[in-house]
Amino acid sequence: MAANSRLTIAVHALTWMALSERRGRQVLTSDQVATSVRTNPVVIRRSLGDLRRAGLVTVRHGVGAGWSLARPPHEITLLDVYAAVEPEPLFALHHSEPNLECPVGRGIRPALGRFYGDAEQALRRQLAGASIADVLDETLETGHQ
Amino acid sequence: MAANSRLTIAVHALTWMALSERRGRQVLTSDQVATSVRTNPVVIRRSLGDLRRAGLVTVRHGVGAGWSLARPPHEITLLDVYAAVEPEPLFALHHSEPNLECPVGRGIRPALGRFYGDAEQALRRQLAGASIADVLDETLETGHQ
DNA sequence: CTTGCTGTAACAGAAGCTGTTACAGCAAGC
DNA sequence: GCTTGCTGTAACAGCTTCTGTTACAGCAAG
Repeated sequence: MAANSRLTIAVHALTWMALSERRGRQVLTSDQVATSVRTNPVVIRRSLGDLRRAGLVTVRHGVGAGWSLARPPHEITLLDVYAAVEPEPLFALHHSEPNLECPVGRGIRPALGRFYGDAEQALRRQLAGASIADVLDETLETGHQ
Repeated sequence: MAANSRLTIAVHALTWMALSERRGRQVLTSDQVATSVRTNPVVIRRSLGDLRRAGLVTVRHGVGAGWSLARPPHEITLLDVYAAVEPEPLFALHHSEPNLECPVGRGIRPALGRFYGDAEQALRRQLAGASIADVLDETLETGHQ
């Protein structure tokens, strides 16, 4: 359990919402999503809260409350989801500042920052190439067997 | 401290070793590396141990012991280092298996595995394009100011 | 045999994630 | 207006990981 599964939870929720929408049910409660993901409703509400703040889903309060997609599934990319639930950079620099009397210690942080930025950018470009609609199609193809 | 700094520690160590080598000192102790990184020598030994298992550095025991690069710096890519110190996949799937009675729960794991694999591949391709020699050059350029 | 470093175990403190309980807030509809 | 059902969020426990640290056995050069 080294890596975290936040992206997985969020994508699962959105994919399930996309399928429900296709079937005519526009609004899902956190309880219904939690049943599919098999976790606690609060975990889902936390995740959908991130997605709401990013403008990917909308929420209705009161009786008949629940969540809906804010955009059609093919307009929600995995990068949108990643950016919404993973605010931290992929690689961390040193916890404590390295020795500035060493030439390497002096220059390595900005240098690494640039290499890390390029690497993360490559990841983001790839994530931007797939949408929730793609995940749903691929999921149904596998699940039908 | 969400992300971990293992890649940073390892690259810093290798970069410092590359500079020392260029200056004629072939062997460095974990204590000397730790002074530049400003951490405990055991942390360095753990990191260099990973790199040794991956064949990127060699170690000498006994009196006059220490570490050396196993290859010239331009032949050690950031992907080599990443692979050596980060065995875990970038994104985790669900902790507990999702609900298999739901079409999404049934197919989403293999589907996500494929999308995650593609994303990680993009990251690795980018990391493979830079070497320790590149990091050293960039570091010295910044540090000279 | 001395010496200096590696290799590794063991442990503490801090932090993050997941899962859970609890409860206030909100709005639709009777 | 009141009931009802859901959201939003705080608080907490258990688990895991990471960093930093101490301690000590093992190894090889001289």
